[in-house]
Amino acid sequence: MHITERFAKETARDFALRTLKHNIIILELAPGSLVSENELASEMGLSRTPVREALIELSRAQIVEVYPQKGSVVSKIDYHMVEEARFIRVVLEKAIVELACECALEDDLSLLEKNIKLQEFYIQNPSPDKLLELDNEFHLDLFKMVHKIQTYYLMDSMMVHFDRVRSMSLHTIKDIKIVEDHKAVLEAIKNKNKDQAKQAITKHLSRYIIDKDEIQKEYPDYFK
Amino acid sequence: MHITERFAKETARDFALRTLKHNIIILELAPGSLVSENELASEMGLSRTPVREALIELSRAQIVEVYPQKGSVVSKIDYHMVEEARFIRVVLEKAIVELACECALEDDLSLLEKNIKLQEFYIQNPSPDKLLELDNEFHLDLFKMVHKIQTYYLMDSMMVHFDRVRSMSLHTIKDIKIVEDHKAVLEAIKNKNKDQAKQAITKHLSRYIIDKDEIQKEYPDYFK
DNA sequence: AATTACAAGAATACTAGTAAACTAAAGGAA
DNA sequence: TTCCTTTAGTTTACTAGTATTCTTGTAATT
Repeated sequence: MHITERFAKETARDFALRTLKHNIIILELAPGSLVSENELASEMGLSRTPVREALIELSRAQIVEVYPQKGSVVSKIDYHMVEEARFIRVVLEKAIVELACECALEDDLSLLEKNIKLQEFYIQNPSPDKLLELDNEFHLDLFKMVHKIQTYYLMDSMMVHFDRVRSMSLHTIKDIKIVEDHKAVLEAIKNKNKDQAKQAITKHLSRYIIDKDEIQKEYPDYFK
Repeated sequence: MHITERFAKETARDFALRTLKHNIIILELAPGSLVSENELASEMGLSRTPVREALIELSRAQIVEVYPQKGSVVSKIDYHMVEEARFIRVVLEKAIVELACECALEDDLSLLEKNIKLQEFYIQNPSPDKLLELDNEFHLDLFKMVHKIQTYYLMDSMMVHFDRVRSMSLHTIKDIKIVEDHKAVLEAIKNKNKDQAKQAITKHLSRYIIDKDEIQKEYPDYFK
């Protein structure tokens, strides 16, 4: 398993959760993998409880399945669950940009603007990691500016389903497209044009449509 | 604290979670109450771990706040959080009934029909508890028929915010109105009329608009 | 040969004890 | 008096051990 450094003041539980999520997304803990509290705990240098608590949290989002007295497994890809995760995201983000059209302040807009400027910088000076980070931050900023942070966390808890399929995807999306999408969203919010904003965010989120059949042919064991 | 019987095969954690939620909703554990793992555990006749795990889950939805090495409190009513919970519910349920208009089968419709018939029975033979149960079941059935159960659970985790304010509410909603709302939703779905369905579900959910000021005057200590 | 019974092993659920951190009150010094 | 220090007590975070349940393999029996 891929273990990164534990942050200062990060609790053992948060560290376990972060590590598990990361390894599930990069497929180091592949769909269908058997995991046990004991094994994971010793790999991470923790005791069983914080690992157990992390597994419980992941199991609430159906990312792992815990079978009492039998063991725990990383859930196989359930394509329906991937689509449900996307459904939740599209529905909520459409409502969020709609609200943003109503109540965005100058400061909010310039925060988004600044983010996009940085994205353009990392297109010129390529850094896919930074761009991914800025993408996530852009969306979080949208939720923050309409004061719906809890909504973001709820949605985010389902995104692992999506992220790990994305990392199996055979063709990647051109970063420049993503930046253009973000610009379109910002533009619509500036114009207070709700339909335009909803359309732009929907277009953006549907870029991540996954070629299910190709991936399933490539990784048949990972699917339910 | 109000302790109900532990179900057969119910885990200690589920029992703790159910008991805590119930006591928070009926305000037996009032907003602002200090709770500790130890105290709750002995009241429920459990050890600290299952109680702790239940508290962790509630804290993810901001229903309790855990301060390491200091203590835990039942969150005071944060009106913004109540509105965010409602926001999530309205947005998601509107999307759900829209889907239902597209894909409801005969069996799905007759399930809803049957539920409404029962509601009418319990109007004639009054039972508020049964009616509340049927109301909840009606909404769950909507999510089930469009295969978005995980979405329901996500939304449901936030509903405690709403439910406990409802139990502080000074004027109750006439049960007959709720049944009429459900009929309107079903009718719209039958007609495959999305706008009508969205309007009906929005009307239904906005009945639970809470008279913030009245309640806040009645229970000032319960508010943040 | 097939099936049942049993034992060994492994895994989570739960219990319990320790560690670390924070609070608050008491007491001493300026 | 006021402020700082210290100490006792309480709380959650984490560690560790026990209980229970399920699986699996083996041996005995039919």
